[in-house]
Amino acid sequence: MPHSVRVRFAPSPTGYLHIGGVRTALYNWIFARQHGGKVILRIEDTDLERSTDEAVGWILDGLQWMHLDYDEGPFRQTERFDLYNESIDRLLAAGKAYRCYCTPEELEVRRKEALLKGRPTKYDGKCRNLREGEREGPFTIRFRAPQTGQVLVDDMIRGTVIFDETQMDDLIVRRSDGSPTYNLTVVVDDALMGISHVIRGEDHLSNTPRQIQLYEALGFQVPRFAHMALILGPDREKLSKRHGAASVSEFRDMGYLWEALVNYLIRLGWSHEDQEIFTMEEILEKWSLDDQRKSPSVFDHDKLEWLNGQWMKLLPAEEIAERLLPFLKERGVIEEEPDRNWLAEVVVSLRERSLTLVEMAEKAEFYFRDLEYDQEAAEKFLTADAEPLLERARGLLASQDDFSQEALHGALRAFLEDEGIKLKILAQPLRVALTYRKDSPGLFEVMEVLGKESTLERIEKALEWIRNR
RNA sequence: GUCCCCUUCGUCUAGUCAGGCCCAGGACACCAGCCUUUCACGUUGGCGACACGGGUUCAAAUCCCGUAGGGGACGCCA
Repeated sequence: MPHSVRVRFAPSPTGYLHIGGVRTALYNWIFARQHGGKVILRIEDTDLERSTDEAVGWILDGLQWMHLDYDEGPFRQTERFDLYNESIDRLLAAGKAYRCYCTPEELEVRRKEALLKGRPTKYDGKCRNLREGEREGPFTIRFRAPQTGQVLVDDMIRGTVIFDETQMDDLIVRRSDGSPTYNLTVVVDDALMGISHVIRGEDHLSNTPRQIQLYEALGFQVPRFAHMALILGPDREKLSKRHGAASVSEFRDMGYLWEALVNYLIRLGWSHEDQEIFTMEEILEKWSLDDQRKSPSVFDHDKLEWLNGQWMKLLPAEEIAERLLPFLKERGVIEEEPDRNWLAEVVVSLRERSLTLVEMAEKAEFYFRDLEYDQEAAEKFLTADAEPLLERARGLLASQDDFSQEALHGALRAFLEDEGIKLKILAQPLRVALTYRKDSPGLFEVMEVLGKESTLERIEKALEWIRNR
């Protein structure tokens, strides 16, 4: 049976793109790419109250930023109501579904009662065997769920999971307003779109037996399922907004690289030897759904940050420079486009000490404009004692033609040796003069990137400051 | 409450299917040393876990039984 692999990502556009959502998308995408299959994007917007076009935009942006493309779609379920209705009518005609006149209020009362008495909270079947015209009013359509056997879910991650049909509920498949509901639309779409593998979060595991019943009632072929363990917050509950950042856009805005996020996400529940850093190519080569752990994992910001720091050093400086640009603009550090080659030099000097693009943009600020001296740094290092030394260093630098860091290092070293002074003594005042801070990239690097003119200007300015203090 | 899933350092994980190589390995975080012009990076070392209780076995993190804990689902949401 050489059927092709077809997977789907099926978010509902009711809010931001959750980090768990992109992980699902990521797994599906990798699985498809590994098997030469297709990725279908389907927007599950049957909840007319909560779905918004804005949220659709966020989803599309998020996927694009994560470099997860798709082959078909996006399809919208609201444009496919005819298909769902046809299936519902088929169920009705076959006696596999029936009208239910129970109101939400009635159901709520009975549900609470069942909960109180410790009984399963499923529908009690009141309208299951109604005679024609026995009840009146608005009605929903319920699926007549088989009640006597078992449903086996053959899950690629969790093995075979058995559910008793006595536990199965008569699901509502059509609301009283005529719109179809989730469990029906998923089944119809997955079947009609030829989805071969359904890879989704574990929160859907208990829906799976109901969906299998529907597949069978409709005569559809049941796809393979894989339910991945959820991502938890520090309190071990499903990760959500109240745990802090939970949407892709937030991570993007915090200055994370998509490569790092992908890398982090793939290491949740999976590993390969002692390797921590994975490129997408390596992931495609090494990752397998079969190795996926069953237990949920807690989201660890510290580790993501560390990984991001690694990726900051791994990617070409020109690439980082490109991605740094919006953060520099956002901070108001630059208005015009800086020279790319020069920006790349800035990046090289900062990448060892920046975990995120935001941090890098902050640290880069002194390269672009004059700043106030860090108060503590100025008090400690821009002192009367330091003035003569700084003055002589300025003279030396002024006569220096080669401003490469190697040349600068050599020249300054020789000078200090003559004077019998340790580099340490000059370095800090000079650092504060050039960067306005007490911590910075290496001095000689800074001077090279800054260039002769700015370097001398800044030392001049610092000397003036000392004289005026 | 009912059903289902899960359980190795604080966290992510290796080892569990094929018991001995594991008085449990790696990574993040934390602490200390080294490197060093600052901050970092890097590097070396330290701290730190088989949820618990029974069994089976010469031998159990690994197999069996039980208990406890955590999570998810129970909607005219998806």
